[in-house]
Amino acid sequence: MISEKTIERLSQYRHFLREFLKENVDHVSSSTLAERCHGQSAQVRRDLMEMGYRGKSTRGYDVEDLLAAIGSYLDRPGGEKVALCGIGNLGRALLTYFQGSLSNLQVVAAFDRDPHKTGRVIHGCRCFDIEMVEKVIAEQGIQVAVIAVPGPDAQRVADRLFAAGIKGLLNFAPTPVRVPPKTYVEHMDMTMALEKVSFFTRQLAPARGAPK
Amino acid sequence: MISEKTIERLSQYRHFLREFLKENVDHVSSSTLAERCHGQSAQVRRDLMEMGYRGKSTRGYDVEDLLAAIGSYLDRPGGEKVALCGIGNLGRALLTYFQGSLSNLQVVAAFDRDPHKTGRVIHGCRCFDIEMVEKVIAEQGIQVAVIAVPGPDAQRVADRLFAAGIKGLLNFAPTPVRVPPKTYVEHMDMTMALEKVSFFTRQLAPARGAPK
DNA sequence: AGGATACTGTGAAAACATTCACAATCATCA
DNA sequence: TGATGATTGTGAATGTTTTCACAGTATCCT
Ligand SMILES: NC(=O)c1ccc[n+]([C@@H]2O[C@H](COP(=O)([O-])OP(=O)(O)OC[C@H]3O[C@@H](n4cnc5c(N)ncnc54)[C@H](O)[C@@H]3O)[C@@H](O)[C@H]2O)c1
Ligand SMILES: NC(=O)c1ccc[n+]([C@@H]2O[C@H](COP(=O)([O-])OP(=O)(O)OC[C@H]3O[C@@H](n4cnc5c(N)ncnc54)[C@H](O)[C@@H]3O)[C@@H](O)[C@H]2O)c1
Repeated sequence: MISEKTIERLSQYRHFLREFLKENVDHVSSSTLAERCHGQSAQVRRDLMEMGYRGKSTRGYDVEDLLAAIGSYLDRPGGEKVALCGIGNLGRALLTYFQGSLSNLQVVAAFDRDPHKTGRVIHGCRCFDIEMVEKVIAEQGIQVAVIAVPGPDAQRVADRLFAAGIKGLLNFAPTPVRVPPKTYVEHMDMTMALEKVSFFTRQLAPARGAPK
Repeated sequence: MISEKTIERLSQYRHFLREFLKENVDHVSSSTLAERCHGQSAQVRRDLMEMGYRGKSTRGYDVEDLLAAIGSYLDRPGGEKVALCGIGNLGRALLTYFQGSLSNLQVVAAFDRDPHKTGRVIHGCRCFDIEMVEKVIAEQGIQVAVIAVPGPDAQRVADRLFAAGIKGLLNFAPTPVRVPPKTYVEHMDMTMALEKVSFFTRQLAPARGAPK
């Protein structure tokens, strides 16, 4: 099984390959790509090897071809339909963000329990009452969801989502959620992220006047 | 040097310890804590060992005492002042979020280049024009910043922040930024996160009718 | 008091991830 | 055409993180 780290880097390589494409660069070497990503060239080569890609040697990788290869490896053919639960401050920001970026991911349905927030169409995404969640997910065959409801509601909403057939979840609530086996969950904890930054900042740059 | 993973988990342990405290649980064993975190008890013990904590044996860890120990290890004494750049959809959501959660982190200044967004005070945080960034950061001695400006502006804003004396950065822009040595940056890439969920969802739960 | 119990702390093993280092490859050019 | 040089693909080495497994220790119970 391929490692999470490799998948993250492939997504990152794609980002930079798109930039290279815009700059009309048609070939990149592993070292050029590594430089942009702040990594090692051997890492780049090994990652591509992991996904079974073989570049034409001596000229580096063909940007367009490699982009296509990463795409066909990472992306669900036909696009990944995503459900969003919680249309509050964060939920609305996420909607704007994901609908704006042209990508393989498309938020096709959003859910909230507040009737003021449902019934509309935001950025091409229909907003439903949370009570519709099972029906809409089944009808559309949605497999991936995002949770942006308050912490205390997160587990309950997650349970409903998995019961409805969701297989993968991106959770923004501060509470980690328990999920059934054979499903995948990613927890984006911004407090943790900022605490980490705060901690390592102190490690690297101790207070003014501190020793060594 | 302590590992990032360990710091992340310590932050997570803290979350659950607070819950235990609310439930009037006064002692937890490494295995109870591990269970909540979906991890191994040996991992918990080793993490606490890493930060130099010794529990009283046989009854597990004293919840209050351990919370205090994690706090004094992770948190900057007196609180960490944070600057936020970009008061758009995401920036405002983040402001609400961080100011709402009682924690050691406090967003004390926000910056934007749009004059409609500056001059106000949002959730106790003053909003300045980006041109004031050097002055405010120096005056307040801010060391940690969050970037929530559009991708194409991220590098420029980051450069200014580091020039102004910032040592740690949490970057929400989709473009990774280059930073000076002896500083720390964490890149929260939500597209990458969702792509990862999409990918592993397919690995674990292949399309209906797919083989095996 | 002494033995049973439940837990920690940690060395050592295992698993995993990264980096090194070099033979193999192929465009290019004299 | 054949030597040159840049670049890949990958086995092996190294480094890091997690897990195992158990000796040691404090508490509880009889
Ligand atoms: N705002 C941020 O920047 C931010 C950052 C990190 C994490 N978070 C987390 O993301 C979540 C949402 O944050 P927010 O700022 O958007 O909060 P919010 O209160 O603005 O929005 C929450 C939304 O969820 C809806 N909701 C509540 N219970 C529901 C349920 N059972 N089913 C469906 N919808 C329900 C509410 O009606 C509301 O619209 C919270 O868990 C928060 O901790 C937010
Ligand atoms: N909205 C989301 O949920 C989301 C999710 C992930 C990542 N992001 C990223 O976060 C960033 C912000 O997203 P957003 O949705 O809030 O965008 P937005 O356009 O709503 O807000 C951007 C803000 O930055 C300000 N700004 C622009 N250039 C600036 C500069 N040089 N100095 C100071 N301020 C400047 C703008 O005036 C605006 O207020 C983007 O990079 C986006 O890709 C957003």
